[in-house]
Amino acid sequence: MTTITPPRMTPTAHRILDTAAVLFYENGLRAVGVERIAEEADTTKKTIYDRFGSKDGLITAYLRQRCDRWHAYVTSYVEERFPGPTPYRVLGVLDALASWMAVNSRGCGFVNAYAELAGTDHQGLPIIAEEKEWTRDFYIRLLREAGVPEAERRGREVALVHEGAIVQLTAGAQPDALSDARSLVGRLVDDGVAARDASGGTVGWAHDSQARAGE
Amino acid sequence: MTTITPPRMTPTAHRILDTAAVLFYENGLRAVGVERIAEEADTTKKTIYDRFGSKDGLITAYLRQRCDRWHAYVTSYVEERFPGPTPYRVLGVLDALASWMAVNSRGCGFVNAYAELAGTDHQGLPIIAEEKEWTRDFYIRLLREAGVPEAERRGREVALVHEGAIVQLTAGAQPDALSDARSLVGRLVDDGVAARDASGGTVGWAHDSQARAGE
DNA sequence: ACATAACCATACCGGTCGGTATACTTTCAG
DNA sequence: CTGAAAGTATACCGACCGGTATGGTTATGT
Repeated sequence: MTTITPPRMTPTAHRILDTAAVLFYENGLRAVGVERIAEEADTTKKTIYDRFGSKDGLITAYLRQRCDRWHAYVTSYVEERFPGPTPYRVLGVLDALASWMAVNSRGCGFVNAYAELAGTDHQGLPIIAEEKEWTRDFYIRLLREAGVPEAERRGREVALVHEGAIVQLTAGAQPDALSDARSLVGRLVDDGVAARDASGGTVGWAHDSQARAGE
Repeated sequence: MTTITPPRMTPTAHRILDTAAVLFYENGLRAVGVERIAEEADTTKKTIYDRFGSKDGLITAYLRQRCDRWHAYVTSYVEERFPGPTPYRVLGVLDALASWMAVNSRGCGFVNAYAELAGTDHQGLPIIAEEKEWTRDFYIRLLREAGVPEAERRGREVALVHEGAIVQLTAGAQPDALSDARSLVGRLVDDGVAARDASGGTVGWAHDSQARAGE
C-alpha cells in the first residue's frame, strides 16, 4: 500500500504554492508548465518536485488551499457582518461572493478545474465536489440555525442561484448577475421567514425580518 | 486586413468536426491532440489543417457547432411539447436541458471551454458569451410572449437557476439539482402568472395556469 | 564537528505537441 | 481530356512538456 506523503510546507513551498495558485487560476491547469511556476516563484523545478512530488500533487495542493481559503473567507465575512442567527445571513454569503469575485474575476476555480480533470482519476476531483457540498451545506446550516422550515430544500435552491450567478457573471457576460442573484435570494429568504413565522411557536424571532441589511 | 476563411464543410470535414466535438467535450481542449483526432476520425492531420487551418480553428468550429445544436435542440423541444404562448414553456427548457444532460454528462461545454480559453484572445470566446446570452434571451422571450410582466428580470433569474443546476449536477455531485431547479423555476413562473393575472386586462389567459404539465 | 534538510543551478531525458513538406491517388466538372 | 479539389500516407520540424540526475551551497540542531 502506498502512503501519500503530504507536502512539507517549508517557506519556499508556500511561495511555490501561492505562485502556482495564481497561475493555475488565471491560465488553467494544463496551460501552465512546471518550469514557468519555478521561474515566477524564484526557485527551481527540483525544489517543486522535492516538495510536491509531481505536477498533479501541486494541483491537488492548489485545490486544497483554495477550498480552505474560500471557507475561511466566507465564514469570517458572514460572522463579522451578520452576527446572530438571522436568516438574512445567507445574503451575507452572496456579499462575500461579490467581494471575492472582484479579485477572482475568472469564475469558479473549482468549476474551471473540473473542466480539465473530469474523466480522469485525479486526486483533486473529490476536493472540487467537497467545496460545492460545503457551500451548499453552509447555506442550509444558516437557514436551519435561523429556524427556517425546510432549510434543506431552500438552502439547495439558494446554492443553485449562487453557482448560476458565477457562471453568468464570467462566461455569460452578465455584469448584473450578482445583484440579480441577491434580489432573488432575498425573496427566497422572505418566503422562508414567512413560513417560519406563520407556523407559530417561534414568534419570538419575528422581529429579525427587520435585520435584513444592505438593500 | 486578414479575411477569415470559413471552413469548407466537405464530408470528411464533417467527420472530423463530429469526432473532435466528442473528444473536446469529454476530455477538454488542450488534453486532445490533433493527431488523436485524425486517428479517431479515420483521416490525417493534413486534411484537418487543410479544412480548419489550425487547432484553434477547429476549436472555434466545435463551439459554433455546439452552440447551433443546443439552440436547435431546445427550440424544437419546446415547440413540440409546449405549443402556444404558455408561460410554463420555460419549464420545457429545463426538460430539454435534463434530456440533453443525460447524454452530455460532463457539464456545460461552454463553461468548460471558458475555463481553458479565458485570458486569451481566442476566437471562440465570443461564441461562449453568445450561447449564454441566447439561452437567457430565450427564457425572456418565452415569458414576454406569454404576457408575463417584468419578463426581463424574471428571465434572467430563471437563467441563473438554469446555469446553477448544471454546475451542481456535474461538479457539485448533486444528482437532484435539475428537479430542484424545476420546482424553483415552477414557483417563479407561478409568481409571474399571478402578477400578470392580477394586473387585469389580460384575464383571457388565466386558464393556461392549468397548462402546467409534467409534474 | 558533523550530519541532515532545504535549496539553487544546470544539464539532460523521452515523449508529445502543433504544424509543415512531399508525393501519390481519386473524383469530377469544364 | 484535363486540371483542380479532396483525400491518404508518411516523414519531419522545432518547441515544449513533465520529470530526473548531478553537484554544489547554506543553515540548523545535536
